[in-house]
Amino acid sequence: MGAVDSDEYRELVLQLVERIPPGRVMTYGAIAEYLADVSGRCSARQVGTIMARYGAGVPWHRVVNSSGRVVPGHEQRATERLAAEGVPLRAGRVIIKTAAWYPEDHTVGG
DNA sequence: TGACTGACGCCGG
DNA sequence: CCCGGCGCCAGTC
Repeated sequence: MGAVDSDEYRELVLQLVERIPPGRVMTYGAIAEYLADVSGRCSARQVGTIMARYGAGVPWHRVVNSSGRVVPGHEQRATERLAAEGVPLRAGRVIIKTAAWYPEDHTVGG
């Protein structure tokens, strides 16, 4: 499949975030990069916007920026949950090199 | 149309 | 490590 509609792209993002296993995290950029492979698009900003608007129903706390910063406006919440899952933290930030996760499949449906 | 706005990312100071 | 600037893209005014 090539390009997707915004609505579908939104679903792809949410579905991928749901697949992030506990104790692991993904960056906005990594999500965009992965989806670029399956949908032909790439934009960390778009991922951030989608998470801000529709991320309430998924493990949003497992999504952080490339610096390991947790979701702004929910630092307490996110850090709390991440710590409970065993995500390595350093000064309130996620240690990406250790906690970063990336899907091994090349399909999303499943 | 064109300007403004973000749950981003990389670089330089 | 923090801050500012620029590029990026889709949505909104």
